[in-house]
Amino acid sequence: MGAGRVPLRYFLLGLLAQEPMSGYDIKQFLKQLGWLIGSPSCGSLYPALRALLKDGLATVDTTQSKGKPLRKVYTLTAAGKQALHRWLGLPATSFTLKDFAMRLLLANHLAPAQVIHHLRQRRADVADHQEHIERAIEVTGTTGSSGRRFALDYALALARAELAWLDGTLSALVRESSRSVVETAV
Amino acid sequence: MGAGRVPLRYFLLGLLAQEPMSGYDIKQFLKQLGWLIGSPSCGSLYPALRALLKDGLATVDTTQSKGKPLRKVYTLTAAGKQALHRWLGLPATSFTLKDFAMRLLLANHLAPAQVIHHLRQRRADVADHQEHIERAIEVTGTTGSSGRRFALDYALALARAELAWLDGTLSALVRESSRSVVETAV
DNA sequence: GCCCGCATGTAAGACGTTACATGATTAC
DNA sequence: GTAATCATGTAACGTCTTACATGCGGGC
Repeated sequence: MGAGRVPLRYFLLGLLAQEPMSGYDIKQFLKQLGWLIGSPSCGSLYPALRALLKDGLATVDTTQSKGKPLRKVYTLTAAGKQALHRWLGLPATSFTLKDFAMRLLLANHLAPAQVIHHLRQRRADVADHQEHIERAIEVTGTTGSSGRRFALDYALALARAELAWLDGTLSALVRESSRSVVETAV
Repeated sequence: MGAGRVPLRYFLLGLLAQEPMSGYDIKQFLKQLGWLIGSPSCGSLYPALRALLKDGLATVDTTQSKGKPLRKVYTLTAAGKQALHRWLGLPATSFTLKDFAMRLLLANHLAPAQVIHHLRQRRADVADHQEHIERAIEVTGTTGSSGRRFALDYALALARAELAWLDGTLSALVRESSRSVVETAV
């Protein structure tokens, strides 16, 4: 696989699981999330959708509204849902920001415990990264180019912000899930 | 060009401008910056270095320390420096996080005014993105999947943090550069 | 004896981007 | 009439990743 990255098709599985969509719908939906994940180009999106079809992970429903171009709405099959859950559930080796964002967006397909698990893993990764940067800053001191200091400072600021968000979200989730456990118990 | 992305070779130009390095050195240096930019794989790094050679943008100096494998230290030529400045100076269409980080790391090759300009441009981009996300959050309200809410919230937190860093850094830079202008005037 | 760090390199393949092509409708 | 939106698709291209190959030296 091209990288440790999430190939588009896995992500599409997740989007289609929310609700059947056409290629165009998917582009609009992602555009509307701005940068975080980014909108795939036609050249990758449409072939990826057809690949799902070919692998039996989705079915199409072509509709032709009057005066509109034809739309091909894709729906996940049982096999598709299975593939999605295989992907979401499994190891999830340290993901990049974009990969993490993709999984986050698909959080509602996971049990709360799994969401918490993913967030904790990301937390550990980011904490690692932060430490790494802090060490690099210590080592550098005032030596090194100004660019290097800028970059390290920038990296540190972003890492800290992400950690703060993760901690806040995690504690909210944990509180919520423990409450629901209590409710269930009562 | 594969994407709006910075191909490795431009970035290498910037790294070699700081000081002559071997491929291995470059990997170590970037690893040490952690995630921000990421360390390129051998398969992209070594060919990219030889491409610089081929284009006359760098020269090699092969050294063989006793008992060590041979090292090929690359040095920029005048043409290489020119190419770097062409790249750094020019339009710089809206860059992704990674592209921006690359340029940031190379900030010391730019005049302070240019650095400020790049930061302002990034600021504008991030502010746009933030607004975009805020609108999306308003529109969604409590509808939409929990994953979507998570992702939007996450995106917003990161955008805010980046804006804060940019504002802080910009004001420091502007203060500094105006002081030096005053000093020059005096 | 084995694995890790140093150090460079190649080949095959995956992935995605740009740019182009098509075509109807709606709004200015 | 000219542009933008809806909507799908193809072809060429570039870039990067993985996995492999090579080889010496030092630490356990």
